[in-house]
Amino acid sequence: MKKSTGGSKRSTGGVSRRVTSREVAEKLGISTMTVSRVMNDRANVDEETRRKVLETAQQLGYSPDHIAKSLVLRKTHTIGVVVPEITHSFFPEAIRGIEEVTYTARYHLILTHSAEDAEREKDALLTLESKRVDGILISTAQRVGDDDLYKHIIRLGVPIVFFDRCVPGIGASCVSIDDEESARRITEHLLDHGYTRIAHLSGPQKVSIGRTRLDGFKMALKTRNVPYVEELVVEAGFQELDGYNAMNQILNLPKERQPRAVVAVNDPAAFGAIKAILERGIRIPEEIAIVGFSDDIRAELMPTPLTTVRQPAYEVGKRAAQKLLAFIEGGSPTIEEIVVNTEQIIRRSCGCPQV
Amino acid sequence: MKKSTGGSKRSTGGVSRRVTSREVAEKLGISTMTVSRVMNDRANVDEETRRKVLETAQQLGYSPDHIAKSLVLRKTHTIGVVVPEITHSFFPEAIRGIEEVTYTARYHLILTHSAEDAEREKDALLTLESKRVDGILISTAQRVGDDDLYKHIIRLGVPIVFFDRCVPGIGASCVSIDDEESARRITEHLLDHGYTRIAHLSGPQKVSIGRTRLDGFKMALKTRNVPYVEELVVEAGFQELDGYNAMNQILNLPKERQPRAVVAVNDPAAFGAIKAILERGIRIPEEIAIVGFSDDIRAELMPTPLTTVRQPAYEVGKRAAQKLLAFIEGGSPTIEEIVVNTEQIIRRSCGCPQV
DNA sequence: TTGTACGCGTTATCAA
DNA sequence: TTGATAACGCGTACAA
Repeated sequence: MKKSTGGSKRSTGGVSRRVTSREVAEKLGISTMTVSRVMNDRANVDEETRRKVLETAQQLGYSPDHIAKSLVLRKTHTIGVVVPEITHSFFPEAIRGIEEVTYTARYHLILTHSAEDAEREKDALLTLESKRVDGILISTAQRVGDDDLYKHIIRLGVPIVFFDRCVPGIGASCVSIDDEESARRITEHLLDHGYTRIAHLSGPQKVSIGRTRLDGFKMALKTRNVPYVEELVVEAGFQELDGYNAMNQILNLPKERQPRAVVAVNDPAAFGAIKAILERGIRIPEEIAIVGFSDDIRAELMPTPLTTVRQPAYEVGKRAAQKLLAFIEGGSPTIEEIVVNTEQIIRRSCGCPQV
Repeated sequence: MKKSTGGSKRSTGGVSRRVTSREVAEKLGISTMTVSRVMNDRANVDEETRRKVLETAQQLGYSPDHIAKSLVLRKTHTIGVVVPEITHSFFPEAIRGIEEVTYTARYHLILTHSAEDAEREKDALLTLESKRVDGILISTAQRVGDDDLYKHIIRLGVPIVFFDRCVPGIGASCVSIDDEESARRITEHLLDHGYTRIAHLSGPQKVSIGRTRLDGFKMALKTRNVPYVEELVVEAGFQELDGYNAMNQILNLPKERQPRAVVAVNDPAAFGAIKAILERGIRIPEEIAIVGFSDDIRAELMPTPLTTVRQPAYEVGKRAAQKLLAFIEGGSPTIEEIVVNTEQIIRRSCGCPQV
């Protein structure tokens, strides 16, 4: 004798309780297993029963509880996403790419953002793990914590795919753009148009793209046999203010030691640098040429449109999501470093003839 | 006699199984309840046992399974977010506002985007419900489906708070900007500076902001006793191309029936309109003045900087999240329509003296 | 302070 | 084709 299993009493103050498979089953005088089989489109169930189950499920408003399902199946159909920033146009675009892939594969996204903070990133990662996400897509924060956490999570069986900002040598796949190559090419572009004294506003050296872009810059100098000048390379950051400050530091050099061109780590930094340059009444590109990186939506609209490198953010997100799903579904454990090609956008700020 | 409860066998090919409270308990020769109590910071547990539990939990790498927890507590600590678009700068900002609030309250976000598609929105809503989210924040898609789904979900006990785009008379709270008021004020601003023949590129009338902004436009004309001219109001959309097409339609009118000023439903539409205007060699603002709505990041950088209305997206997201959490946590069931104030940004495109 | 029994809603397994 | 039973990992309610 089952006493008050919830029964037909349903007066929680206007809020109707959720319907379970048991209620559907009881109403039809069958077992929950049959209901389960119908809801999951199993083959071995009588057509007539299937019809009846579907009908009463509809009628009662039954829909399977994903939480209970996840508990028993050990699968949440959910992917955790960790981004360092959400306003910067790169990430919304990348997320859209991720979303497009996961949507068609019927996975959901738990979005977290670390605000460039290592502690917050750690927290996000830990909770995602506790929520039993099937996998994680992450673009790491600037101040990297220890790699141990990533390793730990991977060891727990949660696949991780890095995107945009990678952590090397950790046994995880990564989708990024050809940072070093792109930085090298844009620098060579300047060198090939006669500039030799070139400055670089670099990103933080703790972050992979900060390092690789600097490497590309150096590489370009080397291939063209131009000496590397210490004082012309300033470690800035990714924000406008960082570029502004770094540029001012360079502009404080004596006139004859100032650069004729500048390679900024990204467009916001370039915008800051432009501000610093214009404030001193220096003309762009006649006196100082400048190039950025990212093709920010504003780059084209600057008084002197900015030459830059377009990053296919959507593509990066898409590829990362695809790689992760391949891990989850297929179990294809090939670790790859996928590189997505960039595109040079030549505008007026570099003072080179435009194509 | 428990046979093979998992025991100490742990060789799933390099992937270590997840640790449960039972394993922690067994190792210490206590019950899982005590472990549970410790993990939830209950008072009634001996200091010494607490210490030991914490220690071995740490050592074994135990962390409570949120899925199992959710199942028994009927609470997921997760909020579903549905946005129609993710690239448009308004939403990333709003999401950041939401994130800020939910992060401190220790809630997680499941992000879905409807891509302005009613079917996809329905799908998202249904899955969020199945995932047992504690509440939903939604900005509805353009082609609204039936309100019944919203009602159904609310009846199921999942609180919904609408933001930016609302659905009236459904018994749910809503956070938006004072759309009508703002549209009225920016139109009056034009009227007060001598423009009388003013066009409006409206949003889709199916969407609330499309309607309210048109209403504000009409209201302004009324208060200033300026006649409403049918042919100067064209239903466009929210994208640049929509504005471009709508503006061209207006510019095809005979010279003497053309407007002296244009109120666009948002900045992208204004950008499109500007393109159409400039293509015909018409000068802004000397021959046609134009104002937008949203303060897109590009507005300031246009050849003729765009006068517009700044929407506090971050604030909208924040308030919406706060309202939803109030529902979830406090159970405060006061339905409110919260209105966040906008700010007029007067630039050159309206041809009015700037403050 | 600690432990036992049971239930949360579902599915896998094996038997009917 | 269908059903009974036992998990999944945890917390509530009660008893010790």
